[in-house]
Amino acid sequence: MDKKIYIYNTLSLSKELFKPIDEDRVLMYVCGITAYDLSHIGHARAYITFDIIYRYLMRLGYNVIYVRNFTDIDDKIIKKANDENSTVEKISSKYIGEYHKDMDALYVLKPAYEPKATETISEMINLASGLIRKGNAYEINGDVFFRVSSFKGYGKLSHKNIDELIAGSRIPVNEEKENFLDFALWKKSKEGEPSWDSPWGKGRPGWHIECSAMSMKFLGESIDIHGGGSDLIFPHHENEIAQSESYTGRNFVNYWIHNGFVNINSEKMSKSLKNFITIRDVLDKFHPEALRLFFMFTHYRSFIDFSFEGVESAKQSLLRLYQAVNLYGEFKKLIGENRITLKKEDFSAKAENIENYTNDFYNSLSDDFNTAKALSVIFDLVRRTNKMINDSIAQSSINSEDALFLDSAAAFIKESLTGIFGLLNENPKRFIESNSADIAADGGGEDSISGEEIKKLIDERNEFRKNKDYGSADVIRKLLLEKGVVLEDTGFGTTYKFTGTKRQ
RNA sequence: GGCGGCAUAGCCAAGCGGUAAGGCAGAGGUCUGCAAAACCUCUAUACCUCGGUUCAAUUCCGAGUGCCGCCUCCA
Repeated sequence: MDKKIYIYNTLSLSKELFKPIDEDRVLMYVCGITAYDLSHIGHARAYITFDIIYRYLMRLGYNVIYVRNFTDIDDKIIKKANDENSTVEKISSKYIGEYHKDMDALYVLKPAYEPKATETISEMINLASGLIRKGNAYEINGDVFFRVSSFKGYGKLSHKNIDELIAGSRIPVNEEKENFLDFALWKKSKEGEPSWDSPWGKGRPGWHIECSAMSMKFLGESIDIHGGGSDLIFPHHENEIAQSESYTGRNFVNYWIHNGFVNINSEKMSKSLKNFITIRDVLDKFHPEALRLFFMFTHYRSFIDFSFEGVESAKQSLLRLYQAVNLYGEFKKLIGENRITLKKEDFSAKAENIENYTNDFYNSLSDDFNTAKALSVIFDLVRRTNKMINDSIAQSSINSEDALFLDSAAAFIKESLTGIFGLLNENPKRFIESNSADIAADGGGEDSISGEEIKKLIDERNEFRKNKDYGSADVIRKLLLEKGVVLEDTGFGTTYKFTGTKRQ
């Protein structure tokens, strides 16, 4: 497999050939959540994006060391703890637990390390002390600030000019700081706040310092990939670069990857706008894989407009994928029962080559993780295999080349969708049964008739059908439909479902 | 005010110098006693507008219009 991949680097605003520091190893750090509330779909997009990047790099054979942190000490957590008469520790551990539940539900793989800021305090103090020693930071009454003017690369990630930032500033300048751009590495604690001893008295860490400390602790001074939502570019990541590179004198990160935002009605989702949707809100109504697929249909760097209709559309697509896997299973069964004969001597003039598809698929993902394009390759393949299978069922035979192609196609679809995209984790039959398209209709439903009654009527109807008394059979079909029950005659017997909106 | 992004069929969305992937929805068909489900086929004289460069532009350049984001905590 060709390992040559291109990644869009926020630092250069262009795609670059990816070259890890160590040939076979990738050091990756992704900014995690501040644990003070349920995670929203913006978090879901970010962590699903990096989950796919993680899975794909591993698929290419890299040993990926993935670190994703938790911010468990911060103003918002303190406020929540005060509001709820609780403690910072209780609040943060509660929401870290909820976050893990969400990530597990979404099939997001666990990183190798999930450090918490509060477990890295001494490393942060060391960093801040070192920066003061080097003249990159200064202390004022127990607060420690980073001196932005001491780092000449400031603004290289967000492509901002320091002078313009100052000129455009509408932020009231903190009188204590030398410069309004200077940011806190360490904050003096107020009464009743959690605090740690430091050379500057009791206090707690500033936000930006934690990621530098945790990244260095687990991955070293220079790493390959650092990622997060595009809102983190400034000031968070810009500040991380400033403090890390000032401290080590080395390049902090080679590739900066940022995912686009989730919007609601074309506007940024945010708490102040009250257009906030949690991961739970979506999983109440849809299968987690539908959400994953919804995100994958759009390139990770574009903003994405969230809507339940969009997830519904993705769910239908997901169903198509499951149907294809199921159809292949049925086909193999027919082969096993000799109901389709394998014609060994037959060779088709233009045998399909699975590599045409796999190459397109890998090339798409290697071009800045273009999941939308890679998916189109999968759907093309699905159409091709569906047709091949249906044709062979119709003819009760298949030539050995096509059969071989089907086997490799099925294996490829399964391994790429499950292994790289984190889809098709369910048993196909069960998924299809519980997700069949709903019939929109008013009235009826589970309250109007019992399962026993329905089964009795189905038996009666099938008796009529056996005797070819279709008129009476249809009377029962109609009767049940009025009660909101739809009958479906399948090869395995008659099944039923309720009309109205069923939620999966 | 400064910086940046986006504008492709009914909807979503790839592509980005050589004449428009894919998904959803819709329409036809196969199958079925009828139906449903499934599957197959079809569905953009051309990619916001106006100029320019080019043999050739949706794709590059310029101007304009519209939407959005960052410059403050935020995935």
